[in-house]
Amino acid sequence: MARYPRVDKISNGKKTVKKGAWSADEDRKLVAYIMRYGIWNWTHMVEPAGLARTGKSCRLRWMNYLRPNIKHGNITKEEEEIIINLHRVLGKRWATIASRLPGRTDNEIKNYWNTHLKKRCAQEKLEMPIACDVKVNSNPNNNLTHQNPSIAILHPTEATNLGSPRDIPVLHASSLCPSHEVVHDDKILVNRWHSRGNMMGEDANLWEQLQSLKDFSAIEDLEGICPNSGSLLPSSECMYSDGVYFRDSQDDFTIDLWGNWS
DNA sequence: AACGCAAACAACCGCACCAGG
DNA sequence: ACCTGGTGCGGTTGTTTGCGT
Repeated sequence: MARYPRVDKISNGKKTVKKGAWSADEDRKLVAYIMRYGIWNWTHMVEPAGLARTGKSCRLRWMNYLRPNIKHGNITKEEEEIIINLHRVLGKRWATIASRLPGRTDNEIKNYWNTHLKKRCAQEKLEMPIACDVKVNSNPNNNLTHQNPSIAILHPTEATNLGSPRDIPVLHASSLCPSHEVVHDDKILVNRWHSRGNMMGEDANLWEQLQSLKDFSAIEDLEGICPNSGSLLPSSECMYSDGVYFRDSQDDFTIDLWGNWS
């Protein structure tokens, strides 16, 4: 499985840097050093630790394997579901996904996705149409109608007249982002807003979801919103999966499913 | 038993971001 | 304002193992 026997040595001109699989002795040295002195500088701690590795390599080994509380072993069914759900929304943000799974590393999740889940999800996507209940309101005369659970998408012509983000009702604010919400299994998923007006990562995933919906009638409006309204909102990062969390980079506010600010 | 292919996954690489000088 | 070094992240590679033929 792993690259155990390849222990070649490559000279970088100054000193010999070891690459390839880590030996038990190297692991022991790294752990012992960190336990004693802590992590202060990956590049400079290599030599006193007695390792012939790059700082980067040491960091990777520590983060992915030696760090305390790392879970080794099979990904559980529950973890698998979390990965799939978060990937659906977040895309390939492995580090963010890993942060929701205590003891798992981004590398592990990435590998697991690539080897186990990617094909499976692609297959399931082909076989099963998305069955979430999504309604879209793009009527310019009815722009603030939001019935939970549903999607409210503001018409672009309304977007510029709403003033500061604080004045905008939460669910519309996120629609304005310019972004979109998808209600799935009674949860509202909100993607982060596009600063570049194009679809990337999780945005592309949601975009695909939206496109596959039978009753999605306002896709062109959504498209129209994207490039325009970035200036209306603060730099924001939305969190997902168990409700709507809307994070303002300046004030750090949160909004629950019912639109309450806190 | 031998071979070939695919799966698994640790490790490497390149890039982007950020802080400090 | 620019440069440099450190760090983190996502993509990719390299090697072993398992399984089918």
